[in-house]
Amino acid sequence: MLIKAVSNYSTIETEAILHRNSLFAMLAQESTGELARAARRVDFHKGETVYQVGQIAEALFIVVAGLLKRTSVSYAGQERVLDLIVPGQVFGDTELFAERPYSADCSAVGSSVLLCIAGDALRRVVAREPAVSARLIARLAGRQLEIEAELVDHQSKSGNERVIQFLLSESGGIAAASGETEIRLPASKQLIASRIGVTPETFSRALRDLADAGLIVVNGRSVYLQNAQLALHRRTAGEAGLPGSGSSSQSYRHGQVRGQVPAKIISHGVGRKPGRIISPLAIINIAGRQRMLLQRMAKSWLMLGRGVLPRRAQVMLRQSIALFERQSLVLGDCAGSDEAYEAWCQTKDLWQPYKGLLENVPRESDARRLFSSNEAVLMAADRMTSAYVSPESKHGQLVNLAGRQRMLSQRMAKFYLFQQWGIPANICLRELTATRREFSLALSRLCAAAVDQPRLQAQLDAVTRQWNILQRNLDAASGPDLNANSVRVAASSERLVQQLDAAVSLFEDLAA
Amino acid sequence: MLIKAVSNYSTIETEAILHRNSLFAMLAQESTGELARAARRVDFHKGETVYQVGQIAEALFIVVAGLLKRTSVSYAGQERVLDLIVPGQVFGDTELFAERPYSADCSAVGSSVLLCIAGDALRRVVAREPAVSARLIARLAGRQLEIEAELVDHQSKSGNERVIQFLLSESGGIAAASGETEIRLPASKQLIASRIGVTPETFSRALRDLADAGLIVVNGRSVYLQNAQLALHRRTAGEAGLPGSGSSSQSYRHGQVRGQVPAKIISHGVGRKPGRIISPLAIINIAGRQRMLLQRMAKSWLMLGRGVLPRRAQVMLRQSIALFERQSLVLGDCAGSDEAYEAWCQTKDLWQPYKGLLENVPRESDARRLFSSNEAVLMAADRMTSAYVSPESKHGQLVNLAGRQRMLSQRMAKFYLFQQWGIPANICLRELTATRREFSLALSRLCAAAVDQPRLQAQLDAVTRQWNILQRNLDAASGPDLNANSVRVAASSERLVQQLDAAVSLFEDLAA
DNA sequence: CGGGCTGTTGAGGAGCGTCAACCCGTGTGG
DNA sequence: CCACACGGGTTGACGCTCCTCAACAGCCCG
Repeated sequence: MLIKAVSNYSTIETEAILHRNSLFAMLAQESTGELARAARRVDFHKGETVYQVGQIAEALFIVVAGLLKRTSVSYAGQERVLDLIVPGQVFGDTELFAERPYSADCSAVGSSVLLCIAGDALRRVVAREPAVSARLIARLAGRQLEIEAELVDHQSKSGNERVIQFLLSESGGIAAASGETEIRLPASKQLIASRIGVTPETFSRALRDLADAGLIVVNGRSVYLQNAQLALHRRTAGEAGLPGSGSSSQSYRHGQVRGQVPAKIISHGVGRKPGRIISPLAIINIAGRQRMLLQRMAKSWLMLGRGVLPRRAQVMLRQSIALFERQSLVLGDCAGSDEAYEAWCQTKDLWQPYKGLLENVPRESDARRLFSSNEAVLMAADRMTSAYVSPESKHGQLVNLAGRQRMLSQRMAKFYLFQQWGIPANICLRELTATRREFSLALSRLCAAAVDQPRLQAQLDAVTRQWNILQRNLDAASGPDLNANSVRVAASSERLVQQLDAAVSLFEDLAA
Repeated sequence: MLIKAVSNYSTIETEAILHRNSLFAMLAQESTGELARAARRVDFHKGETVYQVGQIAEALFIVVAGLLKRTSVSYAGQERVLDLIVPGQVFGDTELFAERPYSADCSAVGSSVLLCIAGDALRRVVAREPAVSARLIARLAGRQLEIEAELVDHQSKSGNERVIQFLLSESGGIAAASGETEIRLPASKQLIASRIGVTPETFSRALRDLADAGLIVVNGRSVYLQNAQLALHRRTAGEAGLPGSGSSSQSYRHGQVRGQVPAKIISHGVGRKPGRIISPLAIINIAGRQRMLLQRMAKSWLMLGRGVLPRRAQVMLRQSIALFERQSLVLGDCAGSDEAYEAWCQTKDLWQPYKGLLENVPRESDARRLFSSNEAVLMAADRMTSAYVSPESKHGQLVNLAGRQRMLSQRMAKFYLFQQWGIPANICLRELTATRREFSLALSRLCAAAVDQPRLQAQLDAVTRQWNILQRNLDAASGPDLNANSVRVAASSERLVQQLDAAVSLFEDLAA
């Protein structure tokens, strides 16, 4: 391998590269010199192989520039990327010190420059310098834990979750709770997919799902992480564990331990544990969310019927129903007053026929019946939510108001879709206009209540942005391609409800 | 953790334990003493935890007796076994030297005795003794490669393959090419399943599939590896790679690199690579196998129709068809003479209608048509095989004869099943008797040809054993439970054909 | 301008996990 | 002593996830 034409580095340059690396940072001059003498620069063109399975490891590599991949080829000829290696990283140490032949191939993804250090010299230095040997031990042990974590993740997490995790680790560890973080994928999506352990198709679909859910925005190789959504997502879905002892999730590279990553997109999870104590505000949040779900179900049903993002709609509908019923149980347990309990019962009674309609394959002939059934159960759920709000609680009313906005967002999308399917345009338009006015009014009231709350303000700004987008899409009803606009309305209303849910949580936290 | 009532070892005993371990085998007396002073014995009852996620690692553990598991609990509360730790093994080093909190839980599966060495003392010794530090580095690096291999295996191999691999690694690395190797599972099947990364149900089914395929025999926690079958299996299914550079497959514990493990049970694989050079004897083997597959398809179809091992039958039928068609392509490319080519075309023509019948759901009314279609295409395939045998090749004729036995074995089972389903008993009985006589005669000729070939003789002995079993089952036609005997005939004929396939390969190798 | 490469989308299917029922051997308490 | 529960193991039914295959759109490059 080392038999290649090279334009070598000077000793000075080599030593500088060595010192820049944490493994050799604090090395005696003598040893640095020895390593530098045993090192040489090697250039690799795109696609060239650095080593192959079965070869004997005789050198350590430091990436000076470029990008490399370690891959393993399975019996069927499928190649799996084990590692993407970026400048500054060291590799080859494992096989060198394990004294085993390479079990993977390594090649350059793009033109790359490596510094190769002869194994014998390295072994001498390691044997002589306890500091280096200690660093090496720590490095090997740490890497072992990372790979092990990856192994565990790989079978306990779904593809979508692993994609999220990869993106977060790629962002260097998300910090901000709002705003967006841009990351650029370090390689083609195919390579990344293989690195994560899925097919390119699955990776593509995962990115689409996450984008539909409003967690990210994808533009070519740039991915914009929507921090508020992601934080919410992490919080809501990872509730099962004991606080403070969540299972560690390793990042894909030089990563720290982060919070958990959830099972399902948009599962505003409700802890399953019986007898959990839930704060009054949390109850309002949950009750209010039921209204939203009822609207979202109708929206999903209509999307399915009209072939708008059918894959996504199917999932949304199923998850909405499941979440609604789970939450309903919780609410039944938590009814604090007779009034609340009665409202809960009424909602429950109206829910059954509504659910029945939802489960039929969407047909235009059912649209009217769904319309009225939906309105009926929605009214009941709205009354129920109010019944859970104690009249004297200022915070409670705010949470209710904010929570109601979620419902309105879905309701607008619902009317938009109904208008195209069996319900007279004038009715829909009238309701749509009224709902829009109500939403805008309430939003300004919420903003007013959020002054002097910077995080809340930031979140409401995000809401406003999404709201403007949705409004544009609603206005564009007469565009050339009706269906494309339905997709936009569906997606943006979905993103809006996500932002709103985050906002409601913040209002809920306000009391604490 | 170390705050436990213990009956400690004497210093002498402790030092003996240390010295027995390869990490500390060649350690200066002084250091041994230091470690021994820092060590203490701790006993754990069944189920007791040694450490938990999140705790700080402060000791190294050596297992003196018992069995422990390292497990990781996923967000959903599912526990995955990362490692089963047996006496003599060292653990805890990784977390100790990575200086990270434990990312897994560790507990005793059965009552266990550990020697715990305080981390500080160990770190001092490692810093002072380059020999220990070198061993540790090699150990960590080696383990890292093993885990990485496991990661790769986990997504490139199916559950069944991983089970095979685990069993092989558990046997300490299969050596014998014939006979059987007994292994005892070190823990409950649930734990093993989790260790391999599948559910208990899947593990159970995998063992059953492997047993049905004749690769193993399971009896409680004892598993008997059928070495001949396994060797064959490995050889036939792992053919895709370049010879001598197959991708490494790590064992699950203290394991060496072994040969590849195949994709499918019973895929007497044919390399897909175009332009591969195939020896004349190999061609005869393949052509002869086509006959067998035709009979096996009928057998599977009848099994399906009669509900005999339906799950297994389904797989057999599908795989047989797929293999037949793959092999047919190879044969078409390799037709050496006009005669062979013509025979190939005829077979191909008769194959289509036969395949059509097979793809229908098995019904008794179709049995007759299948019967005759099967006989027709079988005759063609038999002529075709003969056409591939050059008349002057003694070896070629032997391979043909041996290969034909495979077909006969399936043919007998076929007649047995037909007899119960729509075809007059007297026809079936006549054919069955004739086939049995032919099989016995040919077998003795093969045995005669195998004198002075010990491996071949051993294999033919195995064949004879299976043959006797099959004969017993065929005779037991009048037993109380007809269906149970069909199961036995189906299974034992399956095992017989496996043994025969191994024998044919040996005949094929004879020329080399 | 055609051809290759990357990425996306849809349809269909294989594999495996989940749920539920059941069997069996073992321990436990009346 | 039996009744019973319990945990390990097996089996069947069913569905979800992800892979496979195929078609296609956009893009760069010769």
